[in-house]
Amino acid sequence: MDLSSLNKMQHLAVTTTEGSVLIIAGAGSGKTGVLTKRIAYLISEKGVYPNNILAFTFTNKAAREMKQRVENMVGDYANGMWLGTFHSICVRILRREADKLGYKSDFVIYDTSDRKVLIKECMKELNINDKQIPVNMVQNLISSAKNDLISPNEFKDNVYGEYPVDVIAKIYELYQTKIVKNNAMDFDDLIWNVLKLFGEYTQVLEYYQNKFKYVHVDEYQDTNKAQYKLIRYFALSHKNLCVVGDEDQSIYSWRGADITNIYSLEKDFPDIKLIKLEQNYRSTQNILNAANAVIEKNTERKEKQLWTDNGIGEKIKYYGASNEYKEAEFVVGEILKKSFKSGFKYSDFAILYRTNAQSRVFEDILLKNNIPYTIVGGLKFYERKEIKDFISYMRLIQNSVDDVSFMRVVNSPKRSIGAKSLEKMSEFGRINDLSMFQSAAILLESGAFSKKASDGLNGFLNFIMTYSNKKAELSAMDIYNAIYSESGYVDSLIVENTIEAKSRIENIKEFKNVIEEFEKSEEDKTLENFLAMISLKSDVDSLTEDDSAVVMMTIHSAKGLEFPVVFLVGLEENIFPSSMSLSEDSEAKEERRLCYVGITRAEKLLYLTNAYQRNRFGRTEVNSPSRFLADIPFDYMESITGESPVLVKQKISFSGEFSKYKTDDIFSKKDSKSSIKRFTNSLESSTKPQNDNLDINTGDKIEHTKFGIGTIVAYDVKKDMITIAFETNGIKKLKKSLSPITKL
DNA sequence: AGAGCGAGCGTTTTT
DNA sequence: CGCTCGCTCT
Repeated sequence: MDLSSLNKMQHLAVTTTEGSVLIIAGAGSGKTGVLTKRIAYLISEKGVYPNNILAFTFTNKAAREMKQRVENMVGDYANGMWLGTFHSICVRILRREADKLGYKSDFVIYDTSDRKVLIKECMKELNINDKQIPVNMVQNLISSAKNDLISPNEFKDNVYGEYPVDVIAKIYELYQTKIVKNNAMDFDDLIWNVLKLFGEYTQVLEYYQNKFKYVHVDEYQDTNKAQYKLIRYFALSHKNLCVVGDEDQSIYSWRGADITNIYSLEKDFPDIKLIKLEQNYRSTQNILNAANAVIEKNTERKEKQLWTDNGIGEKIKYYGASNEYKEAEFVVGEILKKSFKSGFKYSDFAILYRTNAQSRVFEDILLKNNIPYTIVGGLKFYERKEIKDFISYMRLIQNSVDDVSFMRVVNSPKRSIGAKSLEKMSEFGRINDLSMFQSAAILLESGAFSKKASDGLNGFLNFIMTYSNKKAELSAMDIYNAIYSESGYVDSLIVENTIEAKSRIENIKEFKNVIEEFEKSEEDKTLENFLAMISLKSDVDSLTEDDSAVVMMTIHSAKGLEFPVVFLVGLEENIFPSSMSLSEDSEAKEERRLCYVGITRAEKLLYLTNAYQRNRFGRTEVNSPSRFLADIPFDYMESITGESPVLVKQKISFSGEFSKYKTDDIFSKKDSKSSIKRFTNSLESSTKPQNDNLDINTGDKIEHTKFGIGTIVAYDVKKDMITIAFETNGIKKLKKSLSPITKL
């Protein structure tokens, strides 16, 4: 095998096959190539059987590409290796072993919205008001508990903020009972259940330990505790483990990713060899300088300097727009110019932003200019109502005890089955420990429903039952066709005959193409496999390389990708870094890493933009240029307008009693109870801001020209801005002030 | 049972 | 602003 294209460190990483290896790979250092060549090397030079090789990737797309590249090097023979995301590998194992865990092998996978529905149901059953305890919070707590391997029982002993732990533990417990009863697993369960399997069945564990003699993990910095334990199980007996990661690119801590996994590794695998890849092959020196300048501000990181011999390259282009439309017009203008003059294809351009909502304006302007584009993520195709409904029909046919799906489609299209009837079914099911489907069938026999409801329900149950019985002989496409023509769903849309209904039908037809694609590319054409595939599909998975279209996505989604020209947009305080992140971590460490990831996606040209004003939540917001802009020395940049990023620097300096001061230049986020609460909580847990010139205390009176006199309940001072939560006549308001507060 | 309307809330990021 | 939820009326 020809390894001459590799540098010294890369060569070492490829050929150190025995024992454990930690590869610290900077952005653009060719780690994917190294990982691929390493696997190919194992097969062709070391004679390792492909089915003894396991590799975890971050996305299915990465897995697919890696597999392809290995096959190109060593032939189709490589097909036997197991290469996929943690989730898809776990599903593969769980299908075989489901019965050992009290599941049937045709279990379905719940996504975040299904999980939410089920949690709501649990809370309703436990008589817990979702006004007091928000469902989203419960959801996050349960998910992080699962990622930290904390069971419902253990949950009570853990402190999770100031929330009523015992109540949440109860919800968690009921949720877990229900999800098992529904023969369903959520994303976290997929990992958890494999751990359980390995913990309880030594022979199963030994089988897999024995099978996978070489284990690889890509994007290691973004693994969580549960995933680490899984890696450990797989690799601890033979210790042939190769992990690749970069602490500077750790951007998923909010999903449970745990950077200390790197240190656990050194404990569990004491002989681990460290290999650093610091030469960058992707970007110009200017781009790397900017990236280094941004990431350097993070303390507590291991020193690492990316370098390249790609040459200095063009300076980074900076543009400060007056608002988000001007920002988008500038970006699109540059795309037009560059694609005409410099020979870039549309697909060479990527627009990267912090939040999905930012894509709208760009979409607008691109559309106006007839430039083709693709958006990754955002309003996902599979999350559209009609598609979710179709999927629910499919799931119910696959697994009739799935109550969440049952509830979703039993009266859609309208079958005159209302709240009363549903209540009867779920009550009956609860008492007799039956699924909604079973309950419905029994109650129907005994004539528990009105004539209209009975007729509707009868047709529905028969339809599901007919195809449920035949599912083994039918493909995913057969089932789709059945739902299309026999469930009455599409018929009712045709009757509706509105523009909206028509577009729904269009989407349903589009969904057929998805199934067609699936049947073309997959060997296993069953409904079961189709459902698993779409649940575990990530947004970037559907991104194709040769599409001649500008690509738009969040920076999170762009991880692992690269583009000749990158526009990093919306570089404003409160947007990027996000205001949400600032309340948890005032230094915005993870946001900084995210910025680093964004910058290092660029190969040749990098544009940085901000808007001084933008509309959000239907209101005009004014935000200073992002601190990240200020961190990049201007030597590496050039400004399109000639102006450098203007920090809105208006120092708040006053002393004395606060009640003597007033301000009228206060603009606000909309007053939301939860945002005030979150804000107040975060301030209570952090240290009070220090500012010599400032003498603010909670309890102080403040006068505002619009809102009158109020009492400060919380405040925070950033370098150019003061945020105050204050109460007027019992109403709490959250306000921000840019201009100095003046004497009364 | 289901349509229709107003209130209130939210947005980080996703397998 | 736009979506979801819950209430009310038919």
